[in-house]
Amino acid sequence: MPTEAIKMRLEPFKVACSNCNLRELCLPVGLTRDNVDKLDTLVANRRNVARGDTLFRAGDAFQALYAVRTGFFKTCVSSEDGRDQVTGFQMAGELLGLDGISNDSHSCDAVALEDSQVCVIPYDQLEELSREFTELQHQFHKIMSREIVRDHGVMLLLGSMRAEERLAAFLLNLTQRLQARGFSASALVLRMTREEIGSYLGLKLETVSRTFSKFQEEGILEVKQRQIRIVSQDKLQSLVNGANC
Amino acid sequence: MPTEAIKMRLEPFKVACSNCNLRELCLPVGLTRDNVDKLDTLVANRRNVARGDTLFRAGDAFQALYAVRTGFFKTCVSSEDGRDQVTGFQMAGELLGLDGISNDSHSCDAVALEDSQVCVIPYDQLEELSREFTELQHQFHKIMSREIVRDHGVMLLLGSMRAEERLAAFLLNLTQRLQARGFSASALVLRMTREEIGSYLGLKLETVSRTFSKFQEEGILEVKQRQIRIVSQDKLQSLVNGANC
DNA sequence: CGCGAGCTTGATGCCGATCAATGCATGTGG
DNA sequence: CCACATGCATTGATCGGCATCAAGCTCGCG
Repeated sequence: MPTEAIKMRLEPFKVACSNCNLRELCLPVGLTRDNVDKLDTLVANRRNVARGDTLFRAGDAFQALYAVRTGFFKTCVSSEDGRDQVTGFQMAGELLGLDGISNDSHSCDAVALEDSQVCVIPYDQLEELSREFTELQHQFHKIMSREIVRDHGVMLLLGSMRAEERLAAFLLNLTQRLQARGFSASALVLRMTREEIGSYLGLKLETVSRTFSKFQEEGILEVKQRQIRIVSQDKLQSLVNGANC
Repeated sequence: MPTEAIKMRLEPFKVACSNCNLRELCLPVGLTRDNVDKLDTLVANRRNVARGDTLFRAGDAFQALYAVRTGFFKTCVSSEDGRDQVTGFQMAGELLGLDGISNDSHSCDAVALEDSQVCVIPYDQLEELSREFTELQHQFHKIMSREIVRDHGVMLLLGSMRAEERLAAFLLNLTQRLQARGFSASALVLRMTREEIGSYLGLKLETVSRTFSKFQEEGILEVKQRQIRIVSQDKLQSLVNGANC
């Protein structure tokens, strides 16, 4: 498309959904090209977050949503008495900050697990734009709803699965999302510690470690610190399905 | 206001948010009177659901959201191998069906725990109307976001609390919501079985029962089957805060 | 009145938590 | 370049909370 080629040459580094390679995974999913162009008016700047830094914290005023462009995040909530719980891990193309809408303030922390970059999506502008065109509105609602469905899945996991099943489900979910981003379905590098995995899965870090070791002994995985290779996807899947019970 | 009085007399039984006593808790929260009138064009019919019946099931096509008008519901998801998990309990003024937006099909079952009535909110009309006026759009987004925040709270509970803390948190949450609806903060009748509570809290029904008994022995509650009286709200609260650890 | 669903209570066992020691990789300063 | 510190992971030993199995109990209802 010549006009686009020209545009690319003239504005080669413009921050824009229309020339982002994540547009098939991110907010613009399902939007027509014209509509993605409209989105560009909204998503005008990015923010870098170094490993270990927070994108936002519980209590911060809510102003924008963030789309992960590169890198990896965790979100965690904490109770008054200091316990905290990882509520999710977010990778490229996933949205952060939806919790903030309810109260005009965030209710969890978002921490970068590696040097990361996010697109800033000012929330009032998103509302405005999604009043103007249906597609965006609908897509946004789907993303929120998907988050609710995901959370219900985690509740099922936390409420009724045993350690092995939890870890298996976790790994399958991770690889599935990585695969959608063009990575291998069978080899991955964990971005989080055993403790963070444990917090997410409602287990202690020792249990996570032991379960990794067990999977290795059983020939399901190869584990070298954070390098994981899935040897038998089938066995992993059958653990989740409870086929062996 | 005379015009309204006339309206009431002419259409005394009209299904309408504007004359619903739940409008301070439900979708119309924060809307001006005029805007509530607009909502009335949308929420035009109700549906009765007998105790034990489902409002919708996982897999059903998604078409509408439902606002509980009277009664009590549970929602539950289930995994392939038959395990199921109660993901929430909904009472008057709360919205059901948000999970359906993500896929155009529901991902959980909604079951009435007593004879209930819901207002049917056709989803496409809700989207349309919320494009027309900001207030409704914003309110709807807040409701979805609130659901996400609630789910994160449940994840914290399931991931890191012990049985007593879970039950205490559950009771406090229930009474708080009942109180907002004008009921006593200290006496309640459970609408669900021990098994359903257990499923929600990630515990077995025996554990729920034992924990109720323990709370009774300790003078925190009076328990007579499903009749609960909270004797010491403070002790209950301190269990959740971990003040006794 | 008797049946059955739901609840309580007891006895036992197991899974995962806890406590503790060691190993391994990375980084830093002498 | 080595010595040492630090953060993370592994592995073992022990313990405890909750699940499980099993037996009665309660209450509403046909």
